[in-house]
Amino acid sequence: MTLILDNIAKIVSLTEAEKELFLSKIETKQYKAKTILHNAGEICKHSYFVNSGLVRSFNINDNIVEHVLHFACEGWWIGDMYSLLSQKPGNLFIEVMEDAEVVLLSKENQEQLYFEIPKLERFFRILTEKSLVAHQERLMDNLSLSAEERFDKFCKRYPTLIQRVPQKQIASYIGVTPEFFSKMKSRMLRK
Amino acid sequence: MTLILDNIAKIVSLTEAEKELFLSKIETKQYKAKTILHNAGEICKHSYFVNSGLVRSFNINDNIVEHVLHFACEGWWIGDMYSLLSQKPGNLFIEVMEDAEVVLLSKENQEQLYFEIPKLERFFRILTEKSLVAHQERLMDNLSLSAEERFDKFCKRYPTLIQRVPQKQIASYIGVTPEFFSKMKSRMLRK
DNA sequence: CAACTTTCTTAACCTACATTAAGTGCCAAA
DNA sequence: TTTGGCACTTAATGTAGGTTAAGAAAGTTG
Repeated sequence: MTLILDNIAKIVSLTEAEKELFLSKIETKQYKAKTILHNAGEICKHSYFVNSGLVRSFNINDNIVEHVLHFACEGWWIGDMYSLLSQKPGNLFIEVMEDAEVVLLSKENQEQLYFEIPKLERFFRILTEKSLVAHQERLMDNLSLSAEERFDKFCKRYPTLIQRVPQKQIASYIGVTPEFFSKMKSRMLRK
Repeated sequence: MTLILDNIAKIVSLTEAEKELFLSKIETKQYKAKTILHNAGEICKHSYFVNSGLVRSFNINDNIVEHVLHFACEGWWIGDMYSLLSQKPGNLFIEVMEDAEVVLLSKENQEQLYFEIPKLERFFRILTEKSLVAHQERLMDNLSLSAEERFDKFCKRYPTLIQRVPQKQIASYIGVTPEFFSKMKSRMLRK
């Protein structure tokens, strides 16, 4: 349970009292693999922090094709930012991939915490900034790199995920079909 | 000069004293078209807010191809978030496309303001959240939509830019070559 | 205004990746 | 033990979009 406090401590330092208050606002739950934490079309009420296990967010376009936006394993946050912030129905699904322990922080509690502990507003500002930078880089990579180069980057950035995530999901994350990914992988191995 | 205060007022409300303090921390400059505000390889010192004119950020990959990350016209913020936050050399260029009046906010002043006016930390948190949501959507669009659909979305989202931005830059923004864009456009007109 | 540069277009040809389809191997439920 | 589902592979064929090259428009500068 200290994982989330450690995560915060990397960016801002809370007093014991503040830690207590923060802990009183969150909720920890266990989920089996394949549980859907949030459905497209619904309004997202929580931010999720992964204590253990593996979670992903993805959308499904008209052609019934899934596209993975994000993987989150131990120590990562995940959610449907659009829906959470706008309180409108989003188009992301959030699904547990491996049995997981997840911390839930409701939108109301999160906003209360901004008032009660301004340092947490700083924490989430910085978290969001880092996420934005990562998304900008991924966007530029999608515009300028080949599938092979995007896969290389993925391997370097998320070495632990490669063993854990089914390769069709990695294919989806980097933006190719599972068939092409398979072919590409064997082509890369041959070198 | 009230444009930037209006921009802030849409999200948080400042007292007159706070407005004064904020204004004392920024600097307004005029730039001619084609001026480079920030070079790839350098450390970014400022956030930029566009009062008038038009500014873009882009990178250049190994093959000497430009990719536009962002356009900013009146009332928009622009910068190299990666370089600004990490204080390391980035790989974005920021260039004035039409003669512009730009507000500069240095990183130091921005961070001072977070302490002096916590509401501004809230303002930038929310600004960053909105930007993140927009980037997530653009990323998913790049993964799942055709060039034609991406162009449609661009037209709906930035109707005023279409007249102002050379079409090769729009092509770059949506991720196709100028030649293909030209072909696609005439194909779309024929319908 | 001419001379130059940059943007846009057109067209022939090329390739990275998608689609469709069939087949393999694995493992979990019945 | 079978059966069915799911992840992965292979291969033939299709296509969105890239590349190259050349000329036409349009904008910029002296």
